[in-house]
Amino acid sequence: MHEGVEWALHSCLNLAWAGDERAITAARLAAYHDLPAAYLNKQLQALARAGIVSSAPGPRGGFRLARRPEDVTLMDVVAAIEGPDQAFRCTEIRQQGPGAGMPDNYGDPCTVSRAMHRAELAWRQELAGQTLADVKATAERTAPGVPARVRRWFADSRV
Amino acid sequence: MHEGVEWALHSCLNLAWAGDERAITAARLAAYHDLPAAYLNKQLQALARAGIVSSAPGPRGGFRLARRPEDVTLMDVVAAIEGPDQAFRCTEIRQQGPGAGMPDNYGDPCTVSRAMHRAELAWRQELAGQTLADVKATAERTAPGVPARVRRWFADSRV
DNA sequence: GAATCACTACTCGGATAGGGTGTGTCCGAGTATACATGG
DNA sequence: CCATGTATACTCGGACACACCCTATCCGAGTAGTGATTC
Repeated sequence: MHEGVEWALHSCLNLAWAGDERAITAARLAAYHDLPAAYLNKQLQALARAGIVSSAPGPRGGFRLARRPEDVTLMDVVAAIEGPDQAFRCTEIRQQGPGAGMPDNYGDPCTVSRAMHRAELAWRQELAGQTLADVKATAERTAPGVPARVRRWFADSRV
Repeated sequence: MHEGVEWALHSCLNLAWAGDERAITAARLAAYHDLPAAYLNKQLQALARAGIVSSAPGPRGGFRLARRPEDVTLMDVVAAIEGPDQAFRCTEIRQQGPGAGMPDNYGDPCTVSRAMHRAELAWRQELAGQTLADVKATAERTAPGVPARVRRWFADSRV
């Protein structure tokens, strides 16, 4: 899985805690966790294309959450960064070589593929069942001081 | 996900259908689906290290299933090829930069990491719940002619 | 004739190159602000 | 003093290199079988 997924999730949380009043620039989001700013910007662009965050150029520009945290699932974020295609892609090797056999059963999907996709579906459902708000609430429970600190740090214009 | 997972699963099925009397060489397993033989050999080595297949060198050598299909889960095969580490790896960016904060809560795992791992656990459980025998049985139901054809083809010494 | 030995052919196993995708970086298009200027 | 136009600084967005890992390949270590040789 891409490194950017972790960055995107943490950045979304930080955006949620920072609030919608001001837009946060990619550079500041990156600085908060010592990440390469230009590359994090790339991930945020992907989130913007997916409609998870909204972007604004120019001074006072930056990123904001485009929807409420309750309406953003982890699946949305992962799909935005990783891309829409499945992790296991069936290349239909059963149709290649001497083992190809008769193509009567090719209408039915490959059994191996089906089994793998079933597992991947379970993964996707679990991700779709958790929203950004859920993760945010859990984080606030285990580390109560974090939200205020994040909000304060992003409110300061310096560093 | 690696291409080799698909190859490994199909090859395991073919080994199961071919039977244990003779060992099947990597070259023949590859030829059956028009795959690069040397590279499939690499995947079979991984399966051998994981104890899923047994290997024998020299003439009359090759690979056999080391356990009964009922005792090989899809998770075993995937873990053998993909490696043991999780797909989502938490790099603990919360401990980097100004956002590091106080390390009191670092004993608890990162909330983001926990959420992602929960989804991955669902994936792993689904894979662990399906054995090679299950997939084999389903395949035999949808394509009844396949087992006999596979067995016959691998019994013939000539291509 | 039977056993022993050397030889050959064949297979896995790990060490060795090439390509594609993820990772990281840079510069240009566009905008809100601040300032100077004129009415 | 107020409105207007201009210049400026700042941000995102996409185009451009680098590196690592997956893909693919090759050759050597080891073994089963075969045939010749010897007792």
